[in-house]
Amino acid sequence: MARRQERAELRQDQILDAAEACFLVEGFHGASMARIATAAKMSVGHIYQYFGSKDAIIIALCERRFAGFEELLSASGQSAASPLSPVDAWISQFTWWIDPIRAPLTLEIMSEAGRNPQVAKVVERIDRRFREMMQDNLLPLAGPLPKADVAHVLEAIILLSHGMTSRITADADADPERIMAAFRLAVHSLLRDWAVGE
Amino acid sequence: MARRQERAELRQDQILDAAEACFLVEGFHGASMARIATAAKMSVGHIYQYFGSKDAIIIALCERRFAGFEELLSASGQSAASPLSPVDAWISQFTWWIDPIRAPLTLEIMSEAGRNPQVAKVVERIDRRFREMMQDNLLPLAGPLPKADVAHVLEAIILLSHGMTSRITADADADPERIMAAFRLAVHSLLRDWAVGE
DNA sequence: CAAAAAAGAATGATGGTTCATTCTTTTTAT
DNA sequence: ATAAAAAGAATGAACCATCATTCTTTTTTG
Repeated sequence: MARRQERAELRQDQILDAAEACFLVEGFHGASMARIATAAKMSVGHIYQYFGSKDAIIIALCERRFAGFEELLSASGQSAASPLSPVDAWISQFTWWIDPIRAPLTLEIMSEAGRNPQVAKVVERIDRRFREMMQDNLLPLAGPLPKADVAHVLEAIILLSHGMTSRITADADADPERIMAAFRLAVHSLLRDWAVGE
Repeated sequence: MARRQERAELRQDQILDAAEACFLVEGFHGASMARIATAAKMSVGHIYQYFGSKDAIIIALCERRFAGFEELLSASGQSAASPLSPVDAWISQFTWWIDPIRAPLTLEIMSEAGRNPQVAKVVERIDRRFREMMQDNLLPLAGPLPKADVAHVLEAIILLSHGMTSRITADADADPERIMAAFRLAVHSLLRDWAVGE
């Protein structure tokens, strides 16, 4: 009984892993169920036992992607002892965000959100969480900011994160280190925290 | 003879306009040639007289999109008299970039660039032009920057622009004004130019 | 009346989805 | 505990719509 549940979850992950790999290479609409099935080492029909449609797979994948990011966000509350300054420790979490294996799908999700309201919902939720978390965990680390600027500063950091996904995806030669450095500089500058260690 | 040429160009634009409208709604791979033909008010077969393949249309559209941006970049050299500060005048050009009609396709292009090397080429070219132009036209407007930071500042501004397309596309409720304000604040802050007029 | 422009009907491949069917595992009855 | 019965997991071929592309035919134009 619990055995069944366990197996079902295994299969679902199997499908999502395969779909993720296919979507990464071909995009949501370029990948076919047949190829996803092959990648998942199971039959096409069987996939439909776990997901009602290809769209449902896309949604589930979006959720899973951002579940990973939410975990990161939650963990950022209690940062362990680090050789970095608190702000830099916070910033360095974004290596997750710009992982070249992760970025293309994230970008695909953003693009899809423009047409698919269900995907837009998921994106909207994570955007809200992201803002809340910055409010709670990042702003206290920074110097005092003009009250009127706070919202804009948070928005700008969000823009920067999305920009990172875009650049990492679109430019194969983009250097993640270089991009993280630019991000770091921009965040420090937005927080008016000029003690940027080099 | 020149009549023919003229007509051909008209037809090509007609096709690109139609394709743009379709891609905006359905994405590159969601849109079909049949629907593009309908939108262009011509037959499917006829389209193939002007573009060898659907992919060729995608490429041509990418080129045309960025041709518009390059024009903008070139024009930014000689800015007319403006009530805004020079930096703000420069920034305000980016309303082009975040036009909600334009942004989704731009984002789709970035996503596609991750898989289609031809598209990546176009993106890479415009990225280079963008950097050059900032070097020439934006930096002189700013205060003196630490030499080591210059590259990072430019990179950060690029991240911000791409982030804007992403946000505008993915979040239907995103307020362009608000996003531009965040961009403005971030650019001023990166240029260490604190005279932000409100 | 040619020659280019345009239309639109084939074409064959491929799309997502469904379905009848066969294995495999679990439950029930003895 | 073992055999029969029921349920669930898994398959892959069949479905029909649609895809990008090509071919043939008609219309327009110079």
